[in-house]
Amino acid sequence: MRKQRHQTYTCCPLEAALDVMGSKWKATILFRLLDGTRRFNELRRLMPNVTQRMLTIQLRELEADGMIRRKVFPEVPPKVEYSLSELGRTLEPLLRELYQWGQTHIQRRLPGAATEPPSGSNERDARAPSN
Amino acid sequence: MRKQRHQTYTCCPLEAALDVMGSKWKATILFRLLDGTRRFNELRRLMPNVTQRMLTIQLRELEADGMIRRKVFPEVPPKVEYSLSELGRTLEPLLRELYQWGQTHIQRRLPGAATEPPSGSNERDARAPSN
DNA sequence: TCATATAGTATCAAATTATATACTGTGAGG
DNA sequence: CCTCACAGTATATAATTTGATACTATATGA
Repeated sequence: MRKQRHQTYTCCPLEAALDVMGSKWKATILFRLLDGTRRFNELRRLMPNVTQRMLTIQLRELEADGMIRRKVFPEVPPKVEYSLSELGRTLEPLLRELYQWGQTHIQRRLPGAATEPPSGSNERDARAPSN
Repeated sequence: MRKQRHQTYTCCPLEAALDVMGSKWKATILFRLLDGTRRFNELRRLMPNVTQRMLTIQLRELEADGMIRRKVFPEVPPKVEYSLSELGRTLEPLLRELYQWGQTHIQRRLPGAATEPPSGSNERDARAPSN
């Protein structure tokens, strides 16, 4: 089942990291799980743009990589809870910084997205931190 | 030419960030440029696994996103220098943390992998590569 | 009986990303 | 003349990722 995602990053840990959370939905999933345990359809409702199939796949990969835990309750109707693993937790600061960077530096609010610019609404050269 | 990469991340800045540096080669390119200006073929030699075409494409996208600067010298043979832009610079801490995270948490050193571990190389147990 | 909710699979199609290979034009070196 | 290096293009193909749609089983509720 596993594609050989983990073959490519012979060169650098950077890719190892991105390999684990850099795909289209994984970062978002992990981000959502920062808030706590979620059931499958809860996640689905939180991320309306991801298809069921994609969500399943991404969750399985995250699980296989030890980033999240999947707990199945032998009930009917089925109940499955997803939560961050210890390892997944270690990504928290990184995820938040990534989020922050996106907010600070790529302030392009699309029609529906209402994220008010912090202060000096200068789209391009918002160089606040660490420079 | 531009695909609509920037359409998807209506939902969150996280994806905006990853959109700009989360692809297979971009992070590595940016990482390489942290050291300073590089010429095209220099980058190519630094990243033997990326094809010329891919390198070109990724560099152009990074340029279009304002992450790097491309300086063409009207000489022959041609000379083109790539360097981080101001915006690209702002990713530096993030890139280093990402790198660090990969090192700390995904310590699977494959046979050929030698990317000068900076200093405190944390010799944890590497989970056996299960592929 | 029928629909609903759960957490998925199964298929197929489309889009995206990556690779291989050959080619460009110029100047230098042999 | 032939070849190399430079910084790419062009073309075709392969691999991977994503999406759309339909389907599964079971309990509950109307």
